[in-house]
Amino acid sequence: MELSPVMESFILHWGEMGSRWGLNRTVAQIYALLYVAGRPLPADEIADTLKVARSNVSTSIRELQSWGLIARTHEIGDRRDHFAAETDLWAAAARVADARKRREIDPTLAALARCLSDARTDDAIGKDAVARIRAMHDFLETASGWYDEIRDLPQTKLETLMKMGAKVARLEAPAKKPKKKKGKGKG
Amino acid sequence: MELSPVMESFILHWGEMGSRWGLNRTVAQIYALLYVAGRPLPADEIADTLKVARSNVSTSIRELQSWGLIARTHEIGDRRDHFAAETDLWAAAARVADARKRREIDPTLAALARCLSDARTDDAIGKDAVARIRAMHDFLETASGWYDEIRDLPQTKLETLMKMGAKVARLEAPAKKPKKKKGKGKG
DNA sequence: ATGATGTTTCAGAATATTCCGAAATCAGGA
DNA sequence: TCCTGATTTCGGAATATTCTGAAACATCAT
Repeated sequence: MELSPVMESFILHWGEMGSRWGLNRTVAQIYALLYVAGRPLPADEIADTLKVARSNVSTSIRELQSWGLIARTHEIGDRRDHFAAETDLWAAAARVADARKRREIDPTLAALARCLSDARTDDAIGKDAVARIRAMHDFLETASGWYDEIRDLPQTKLETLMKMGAKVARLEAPAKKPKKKKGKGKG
Repeated sequence: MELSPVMESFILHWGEMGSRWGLNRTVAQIYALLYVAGRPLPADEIADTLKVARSNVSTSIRELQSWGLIARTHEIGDRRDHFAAETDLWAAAARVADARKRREIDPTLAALARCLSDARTDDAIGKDAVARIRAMHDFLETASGWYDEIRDLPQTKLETLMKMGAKVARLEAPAKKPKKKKGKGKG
C-alpha cells in the first residue's frame, strides 16, 4: 500500500507511542497502518508497506489479536487472510484497558492477597507494614471494581457521567480557584 | 534495613509490575521498599537492602521524584538525604496519571494535530483517512478533557461519582442482560 | 583551604527485547 | 497422495535498556 507523507508520519508516531503502552513498535505501527488504511490488508502487504519481515508481521498480528484490536477477514477469490483494525476507538480503548487489567492488575491483586495471607506467619514483619500492604490491596481492588462498573458504558453514557464528574467536583469547591499552580514544581 | 520474607516478596512483585507501567525494575522496587518501610530511608540503606549499586539508587530516586512519588526529608544529626514514599495511594496514582498524560498523551495529541494540519497539503491522502486521524485526535482530546475534570477529585468524591456511574449504567439497561456481546464489532 | 562525607555523572558491561530469515507447518486443490 | 502457496515457529543477530563502578562533584565542619 502506498503511504502518503501524513500517513507515514501518523504511523511512525504511533509506533513511538505504542511502545510506551506496552505494545512494541511494530505492533503499534501495524495497528496504525490498518487504522488509516480503512480497509483490510493481507499480511504480506503490511510487511511490504512497513518494511518489516513477514514473520514479524505474523507475530505482531497474533499479539494484536490477543489485544482484540484487529479482526481477521477474508475476500472472495483470495486465500490470504486480511486484517482490519477496530476503528471504534472507544471499543479499542476498552479492549486495551481490559487486557491490561487482566494481565497486570489482576495478578498484582492476587500477589498482594498472597502477601497478606503469608504475613500471618511472618513474624519479622511489623503490623503497620502489613497494614500498608493491605491498603495497597484495597486500593487496587476498589479501582478494579470501579473499572468493572464503567467498562461497559457506551460513549454517550460516559459523557453523561463525566458531566456529573464536573458537577461533583464543584460540590464543595464553590469558590472557583482557577488552577493557580503557583507551585515551584520541584525546585 | 532488614526485609522480612513478605516484605521481600512484596518488593519483588512490585518490581515486576512497575516495569509494565513504564517504571523500571529498580525504580519500582525502591518505591515499594519505601512504601513498606513506612519511614524515610537514606540512599545507601536503600542500595544496601535491595543489593543494587549506589549510583543506580541515585538515578532511580531522581526518576521517582520526577514522578512525584517520593519526597526528600532530613533527620537531625544526619547529613544524608532521606526519602519517603507517598503513602496516599490516591495521590500516588494521580501523580503517575498526571505524568503519563503529560509525557505521552499531550505529545501524541500535538503530533496528531500536526498530522491534520499537514494533511491539507498532502494530496496523496484520502478524505476518509484524514477523517479517521481526526477521529483519533478528537478521541484523545475528549478523554484528556475528562481526565482534567476528575483529576483533582478526592477519594470521597470519586466514590460518589463511581456510585453514580453504576446508576448511569443501569439507566437504559433495566433488564440486566448478562453481557451478550452480540455485536460483530465491525463485521 | 582541607578533609570527610554524601551525591551525581558517565562509559561501558550485563541483560532484555525486538527483529530477521530459514525452515517447518498447515490448508486446499488436483 | 502430492503440490502449491500461505502462515508460523524459532535460533540467533541487531538493537535498546538497565546497571555497575569509578571518577567527578558538592557541601559542610574545622
